[in-house]
Amino acid sequence: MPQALSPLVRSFVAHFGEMGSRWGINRTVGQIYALIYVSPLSLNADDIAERLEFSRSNVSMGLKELQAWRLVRLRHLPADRREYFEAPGDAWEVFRTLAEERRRREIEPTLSMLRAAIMEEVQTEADRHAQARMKEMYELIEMLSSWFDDMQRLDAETLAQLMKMGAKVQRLLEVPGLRGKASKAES
Amino acid sequence: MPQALSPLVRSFVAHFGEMGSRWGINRTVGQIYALIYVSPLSLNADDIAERLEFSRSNVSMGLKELQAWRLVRLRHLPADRREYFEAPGDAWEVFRTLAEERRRREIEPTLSMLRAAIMEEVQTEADRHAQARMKEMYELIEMLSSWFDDMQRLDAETLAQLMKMGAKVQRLLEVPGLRGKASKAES
DNA sequence: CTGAGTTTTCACGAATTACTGAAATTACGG
DNA sequence: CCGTAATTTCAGTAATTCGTGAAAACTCAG
Repeated sequence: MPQALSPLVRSFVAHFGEMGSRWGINRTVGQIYALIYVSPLSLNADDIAERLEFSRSNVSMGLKELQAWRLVRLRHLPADRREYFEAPGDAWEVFRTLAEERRRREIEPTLSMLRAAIMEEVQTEADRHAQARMKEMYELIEMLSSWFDDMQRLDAETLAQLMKMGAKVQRLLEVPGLRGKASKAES
Repeated sequence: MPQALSPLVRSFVAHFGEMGSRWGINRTVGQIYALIYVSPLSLNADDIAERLEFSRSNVSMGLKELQAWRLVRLRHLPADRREYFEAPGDAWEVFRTLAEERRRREIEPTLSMLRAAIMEEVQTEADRHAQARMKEMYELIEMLSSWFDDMQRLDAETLAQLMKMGAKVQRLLEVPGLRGKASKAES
């Protein structure tokens, strides 16, 4: 049975294909992920190839990449030799995984490069200016990155609570004595 | 004078070219931005073409795109008909601009699509499951997005303060009575 | 207005990236 | 082990994206 996609799933898959390509992710890989994400049951590579009308080998490549991103998990069903795939976790976890991977692949290398550039001894005024700009960038990325690290350790519940407060957290900073209390609580 | 790039700037520019392509931004556009970002003086299109060894038309296209992203600002120097470009703002502002633009271009359309998908009346069990997953995703994106909106209104100073507290903000939630106080402060 | 200086557009070829089918490899039940 | 089912690799082609030069369009001083 040639398992056609419902219009609902079709449009979701198409959209994520487009978005994927804007994010440096290949369009077909985005579509494969989208399909797995909304599927109630885990899928094997042939299911995916059939429903998305991709070649079997394209699906194989895509799944490999999704596994490298840890966005997709491999399962084995009893009495079936084929490999089944599913998208683990809730939306939060997906977001975290994505952020973590991007950090590892893009942010960290950028920080190294900037660190090296800032350390360098330079002669010209232009280079000194460039270094100052790089330092600014380095410090921002470093700050965001370690903040994100911190946040990642909170559970979804707490995080949601903080987010829903939004800018109102700011008010807490104004309460006298509280910053000290928070600091004292450092682990 | 054929204004060669210093090794420092050259490696910065090269790195941002690579990063750009992972972010759906064309490599040359990334390089043009990087060059402008670290330059002490604003540059005209010929300066850029010369230093990066791109064709004049390629630079023109790149600058147009950077302007569309609001990452680069056009200036006019007295007694010079050419257009000069500079990267406005500090690293924070750059980050904000980038985030804002991406939200407008990618997040908003995704939210619309998800909203429409969730509203749809569906018949099958599979579609109902897909809708539930989409709803989860919608709610997360919505929450992150409006939280980010909130954060964007804070000044860099306050934001930096919050970030440096990191996970310790959490402790504030535990202080009895404070959440109420924060809520009361709602504008 | 005119025309030199400047920027933009656009069609084309170049380069890169994506996708496929066939062949090779791996995994596993018997 | 053997044989078959399943997966992966890979070389070639298709599709897309990129970058260029030539020409068009714009701009402004004189």
